[in-house]
Amino acid sequence: MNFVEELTWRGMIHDIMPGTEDQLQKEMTTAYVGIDPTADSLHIGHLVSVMMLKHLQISGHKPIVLVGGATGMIGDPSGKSAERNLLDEKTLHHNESCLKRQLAKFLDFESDAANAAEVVNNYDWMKEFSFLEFIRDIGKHITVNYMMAKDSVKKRLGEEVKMGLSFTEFTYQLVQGTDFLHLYREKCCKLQMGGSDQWGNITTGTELIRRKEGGEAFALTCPLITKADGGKFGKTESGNVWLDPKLTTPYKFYQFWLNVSDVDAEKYIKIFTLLNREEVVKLVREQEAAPNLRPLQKRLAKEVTCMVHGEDEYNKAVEASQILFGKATAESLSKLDKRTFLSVFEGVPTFEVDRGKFDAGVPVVELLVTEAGFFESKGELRRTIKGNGLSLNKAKLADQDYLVTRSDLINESYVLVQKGKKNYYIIEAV
RNA sequence: GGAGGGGUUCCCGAGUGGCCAAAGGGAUCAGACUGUAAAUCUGCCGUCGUAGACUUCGGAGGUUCGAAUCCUCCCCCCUCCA
Repeated sequence: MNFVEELTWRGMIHDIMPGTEDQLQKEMTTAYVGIDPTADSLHIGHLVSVMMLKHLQISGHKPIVLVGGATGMIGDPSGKSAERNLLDEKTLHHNESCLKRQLAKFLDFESDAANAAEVVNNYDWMKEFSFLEFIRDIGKHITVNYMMAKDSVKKRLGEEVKMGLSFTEFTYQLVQGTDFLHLYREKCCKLQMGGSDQWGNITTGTELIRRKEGGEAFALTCPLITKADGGKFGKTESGNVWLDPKLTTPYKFYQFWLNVSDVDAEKYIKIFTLLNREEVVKLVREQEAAPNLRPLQKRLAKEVTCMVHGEDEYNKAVEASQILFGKATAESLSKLDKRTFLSVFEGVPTFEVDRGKFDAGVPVVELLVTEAGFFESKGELRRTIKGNGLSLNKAKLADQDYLVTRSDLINESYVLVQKGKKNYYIIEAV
């Protein structure tokens, strides 16, 4: 199965420029995707591009990850992100190397193979570019008419949008196109990939390559990942789902995938795992036969967690999940020895309280809000209790004035606090 | 620089002197149902709190018994013209 066929059955192609497949058949082709180095970790939104590159590399082609040190400080006209600030070079390099370390889990950067992956940073060539050079060498070749025809630009010029388009944003497609041109020249890179929102920017690049170099370059985009209910993909109540275990614990990471809806699970498993078609079909059948067992979600969570965090972390996450969502009671919790308890709750927000306080008893409100700050406000906690949403040590708490005492401490040390079903916190007596 | 239109609680968006902590929708959070799913229904949705109080409607002043609503100045955004 070739690259395009592979992406096609996985539902990862939104748009593809005519001739792209022929090019890929013809020779080993270098392709790139861009990633903004706005943080020192990838989040799962980035994973789609990364998986595209992975399939590319598997098919024998050469992937390049372009870190957008230059473009990342502009922001394209989609308007989703405000124009950003220039990162200083130190931060930029820090982010770049962190990203590369994560990318190495997916792509082969090390081998001597001709198609070893590479990371480049457009800041390296853009920083030297003078404005005059830019308008003379690049700007000349693309008409404003052409640029204005792009959806992203048109949208911002429409009457109903209450946000003007700055020159900087307008120029974004040229800057990105310049990257493509640069890579075309330097690395013989003939294909740019990205999310479907990047189509217009990518084609500006191919156009530029055609006009300036008389060369032929190609574009391939994948659909934006959505959720069946219309929500944003990759967000939880606590924000982005990151690959960095310090930002999103492996447990939470695993839980994220496990909690994906049925409709999305089939879609995601094709995109975010390397399972082949037969395996996916088989899992889908199992899901239909016994949806309550959620074979799709379980496998999806397993594959992705293992790929990102390794098997050990995956196993720990599963174990923790079984304890937390199984038939655990206060009694069974107290049977866990301290080490197991801690490893299960690794990554759960923990707050230390002087154990002497429990002798007299601490009002829950004070303990969880004033002291630990697990809730935004006392009102919020009261509402949660009123709505039957708070549990201590797996038992629902109905009394707003409850005093937490020593007898509530598991293993003489911990109180397990739950907001709803899925949010855990720990109070530790020290 | 000129003319016009705007800035409201996380987002969209009503409100144009008291009935406004501010309609409606969305999001989030929680509850029920389930399968740690979806859909649906319910509750909550500024802070502190028993009532009730306090702080909010771009900013600063002012008018008034009383202002998100009126006046003055300032800041910011959008559209058109120059």
